[in-house]
Amino acid sequence: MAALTIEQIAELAHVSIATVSRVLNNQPHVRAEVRERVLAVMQEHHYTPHAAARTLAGQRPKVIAVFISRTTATIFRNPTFSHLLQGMTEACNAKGYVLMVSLDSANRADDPATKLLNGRSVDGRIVIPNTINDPLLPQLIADRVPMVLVGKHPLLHHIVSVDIDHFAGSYQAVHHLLKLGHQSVGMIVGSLHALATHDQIEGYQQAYREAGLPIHPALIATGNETEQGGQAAIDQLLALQPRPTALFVSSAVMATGVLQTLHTQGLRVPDEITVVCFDDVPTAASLNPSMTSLHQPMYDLGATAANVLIDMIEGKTPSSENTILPISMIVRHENEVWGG
Amino acid sequence: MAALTIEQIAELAHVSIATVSRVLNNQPHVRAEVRERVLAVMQEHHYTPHAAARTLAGQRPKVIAVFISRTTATIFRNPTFSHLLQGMTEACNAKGYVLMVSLDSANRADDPATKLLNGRSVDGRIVIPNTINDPLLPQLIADRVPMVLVGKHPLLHHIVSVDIDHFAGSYQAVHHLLKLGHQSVGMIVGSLHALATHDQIEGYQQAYREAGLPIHPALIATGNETEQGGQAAIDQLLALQPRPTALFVSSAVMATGVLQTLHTQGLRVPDEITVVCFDDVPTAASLNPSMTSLHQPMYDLGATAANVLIDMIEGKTPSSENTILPISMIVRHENEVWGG
DNA sequence: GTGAAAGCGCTAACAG
DNA sequence: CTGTTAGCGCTTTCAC
Repeated sequence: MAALTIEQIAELAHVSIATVSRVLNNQPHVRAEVRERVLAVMQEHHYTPHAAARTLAGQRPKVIAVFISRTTATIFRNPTFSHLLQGMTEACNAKGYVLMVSLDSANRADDPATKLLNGRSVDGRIVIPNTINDPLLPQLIADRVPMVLVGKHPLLHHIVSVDIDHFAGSYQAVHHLLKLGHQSVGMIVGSLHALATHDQIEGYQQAYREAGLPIHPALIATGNETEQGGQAAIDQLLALQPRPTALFVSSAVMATGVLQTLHTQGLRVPDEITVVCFDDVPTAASLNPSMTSLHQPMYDLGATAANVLIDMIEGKTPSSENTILPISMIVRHENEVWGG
Repeated sequence: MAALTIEQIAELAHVSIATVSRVLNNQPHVRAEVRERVLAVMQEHHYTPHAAARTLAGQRPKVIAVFISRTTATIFRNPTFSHLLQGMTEACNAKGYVLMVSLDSANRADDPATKLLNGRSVDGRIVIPNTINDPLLPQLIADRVPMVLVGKHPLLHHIVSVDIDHFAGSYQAVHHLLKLGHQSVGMIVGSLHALATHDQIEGYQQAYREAGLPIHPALIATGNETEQGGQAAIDQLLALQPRPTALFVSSAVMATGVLQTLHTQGLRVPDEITVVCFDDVPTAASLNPSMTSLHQPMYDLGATAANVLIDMIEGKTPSSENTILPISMIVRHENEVWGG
């Protein structure tokens, strides 16, 4: 239990604590020989510096917190978060930071987790808001802790953010479907309060406008970003007369539900209905290996968020206030549309 | 940026820092009137004590770290972890602790995350080992930080642990199937190196022994605890002559794969093959609402792990070294076995 | 009931 | 190159 202090290490190595500190922090001005000796003593005794003491003495905690405004259930049902967090974790570790995932049940400012993450114990924050009016947001902004948003917020332009290009992704997908000859392309998106939804709808409309086709609002179905939400949305679209011949589903989780429903109802993809969705939809690969899909670089998004934040923390000016990562479309099935 | 210190609060409230400290820690010996005044000042200025300073001054960080020896991908594909972490999170928060999820990519002792979690920045650890010879284990045990294991380790009896009753769960399920008249019950379990596998196989064998039936080793298939692992295992069992008429799948993720394969191959559950698996298998509910299932109390398991650990941290002797939570079986389909 | 003062373990000037 | 020393913000005796 009796964890050693820097003083005891200093004694054992016959140097002053200042020298130990220098070795600890890889600072110059220590004779190689002495450095070796100190290092040896530290290793022998499994010395680990006291994190709180370092922080108090003015060093950074080297901890980055990520706030995900969703319930644990949501997070764990959504493979998207897996890649996102993986990217963040690895980017942080590469730069000597540690990622602390705040799984606080409620994510309110007065929760112990959120509070603790306040007490200067964290260098910066990555925030993944759920909706544009996420109550956590103003609270987090109020503290002057460096922070980056994952997702472009329509009102918070001054906050550094990273996002993927939802507009372009949506545009590409719908443009692709229209070019195949589809006249009536259905779209399934998340809630109107979600950050990305607006851009995604814009992309859809832009593609339609360019094609000179009229836009039918009923073809755009919104829902909760869950499998059930996707199923509710596809039910809506399938009830339409005539029903859309193609579909763009802008959320991976929703797409899972959609594909399940299509499968249950015996609607063959892409023979009877063409679908473009994301490459990380678990069932998509097994069901339709040849489906055209959109690649969302979630790993990169996470890594970028972390790197941008670390740059801010370390005083390097970030390259830009709002980083947008491209979504690429992998065209796999060039089926022309069948009979009108 | 200029976060206030206890000294400034003291000045503003016209008291000494000792008094502020007393108020901060809900200690007695402060006049109600004074307490009010201090509290008011703290609120007005959104004062948050400096976590590192408190820790350094001898107070507990109130942080619990959870080490999950799996890749992020695994964790996020497994709904089991969702409930487990939720239980931990809420139990921790209820007692004023914060759960820090270590998503370190490698989970090796020299990773920054693991290192940081060493520096007395954590009060205790919850460890979810992957295999019995998990390399992280000895390292974690070497530091004398309070820790509890999730899962019963065959060799580490002296380490406090919590687990669910894999033996009884397995026994119940197989016993149930045998009582229905099945002679040949297949079993699908995780890797032989996984903590629970041994007990699960024991339960299976016990049920068989009690029924006076011979045990065919080929009926027990192991695999990776993934959907693919489940599918590989069921392929193995289905290739048997004669093939088993009933199945117990002792892992929720594997069961997802198994049910998919059965569905693909057109084998009706339970008409053509009876299956007992867990109630948190996502596809199970939709596919077969009437299926007999096993309830693993993962939320409780997580909460128990956290509570036991907190008791240790706070010096209360834990009720027992090894807590075992019961698994309950929900019998929904009493189908007798059809023709032999 | 309240305050003064001594650390907690470390970093960062400042001397030498 | 190396050591001395003054804090960092808070808790905790110990006096009053």
